[in-house]
Amino acid sequence: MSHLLLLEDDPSFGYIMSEYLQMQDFTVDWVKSGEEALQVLEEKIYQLAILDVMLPGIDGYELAQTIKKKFKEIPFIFLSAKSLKIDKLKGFKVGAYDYITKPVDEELLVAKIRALLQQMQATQVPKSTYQIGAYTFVPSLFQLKHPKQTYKLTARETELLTLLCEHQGQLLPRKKALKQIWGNSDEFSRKSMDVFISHLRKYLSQDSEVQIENVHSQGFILHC
Amino acid sequence: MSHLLLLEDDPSFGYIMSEYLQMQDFTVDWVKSGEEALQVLEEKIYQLAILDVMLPGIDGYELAQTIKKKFKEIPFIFLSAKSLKIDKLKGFKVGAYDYITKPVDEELLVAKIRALLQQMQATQVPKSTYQIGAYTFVPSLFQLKHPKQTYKLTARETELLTLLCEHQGQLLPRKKALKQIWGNSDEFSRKSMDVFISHLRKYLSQDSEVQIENVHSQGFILHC
DNA sequence: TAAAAAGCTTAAGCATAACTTAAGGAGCTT
DNA sequence: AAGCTCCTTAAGTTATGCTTAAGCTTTTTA
Repeated sequence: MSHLLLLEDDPSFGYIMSEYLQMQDFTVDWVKSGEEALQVLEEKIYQLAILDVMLPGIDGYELAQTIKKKFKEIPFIFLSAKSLKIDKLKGFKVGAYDYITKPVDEELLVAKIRALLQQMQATQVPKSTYQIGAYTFVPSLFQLKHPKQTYKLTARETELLTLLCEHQGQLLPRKKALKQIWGNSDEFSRKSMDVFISHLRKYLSQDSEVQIENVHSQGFILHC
Repeated sequence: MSHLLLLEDDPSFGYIMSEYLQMQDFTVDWVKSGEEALQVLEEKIYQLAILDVMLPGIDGYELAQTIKKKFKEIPFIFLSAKSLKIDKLKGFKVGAYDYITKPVDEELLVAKIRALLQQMQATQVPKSTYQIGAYTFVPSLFQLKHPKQTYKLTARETELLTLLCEHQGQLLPRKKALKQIWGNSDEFSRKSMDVFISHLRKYLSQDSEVQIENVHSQGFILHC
């Protein structure tokens, strides 16, 4: 779940936006002044800030500059009734992710937000690991760890075990694996796959709970 | 200096864009087809891709999806003559940073690009020194210090070790290193890289905890 | 129940990748 | 122009991993 900060002093517009965003499965903290915004920024972690530009007191631009200094990892989007190019340029100059003019197309805004969050997540390293009984499998490191021993896997072994893990407890159809890893499903690839299944079974033999079951002429199931 | 990839099949528009962006101090590689784009993406590192949507062969959308999979750290902006909301939504759905309709306001586009690059730089924090086991590595001074001895590194050694440090405990893909340091990934560069890995291993041999592990046909992992 | 198909495992063959040392060669300094 | 540093290229050796083969076991089917 993603946390958004919404700065908007207009009560009715702020309410609508806040409700709409929450409906779209975001957690929204709605504040009505720059001062309030500064306070909650200190207290919580946000993935994105949506800032109205024109406000009494600390306005959107000023807040943006503070964010740039103190919370520089938080991206922000400006919302404004000012649609002049010069205003937009100013917005981007302080580092805005986007400058959106009112009236706001909520659907487009949400799509933009999702794209942004997606991109942020993509840039940070996804360190996925799988638990396979007593084993820990780290595909990105080509490692299969067991309390007693750590195995270094090859590229093919890693690809195949990853597929099996993704289907853990379910059938991994032979054809699917062959297509994905070998690119085709001829007889040779098939034989080759058998060899790698054999390798994996050997590695995984230290935990008797873990098994790669064959379903005749269908595929394999990883049990654990 | 930031490297941009521009995909645009219209010769005159592509030329104008490319020239304008270069005038704004960006390095621009202009390609005219999705196929070409894929090729250069393999060879070089880009901070941003600007994609025309409508193209014969691999179009902008398709390319975007490939980028999402294979080069997920590269953000991209769509340029398109299609201004329908449904098209924009589609663009954001595949993860676009922005969807800009032609005719393009170059000034706004550049402002947007600068904001994006600024934000990207802000999110990643470049360290000035790294601890590698008993060693201290200071890239800016080309120094690798060990209690017993201080090594003076060459430019290439420093670049490579920096990259390894940035991926400490994670795989540094060979291709990534080659693209970043050598600018291409031909056979000669690979051989050259091997030589430097060898040098680094020699320097780092005083602490047996520190190791540069090779993952066959994938890359290297710095352990410590 | 016997033949056929599919699966399992070990090992050999082969091509590619990696490692190290050393020899060129370009560019800079003195 | 000589000397130096550093990067590239070469060459020889070792290591790795994918495929293929071969022999055997299990499962399915006629």
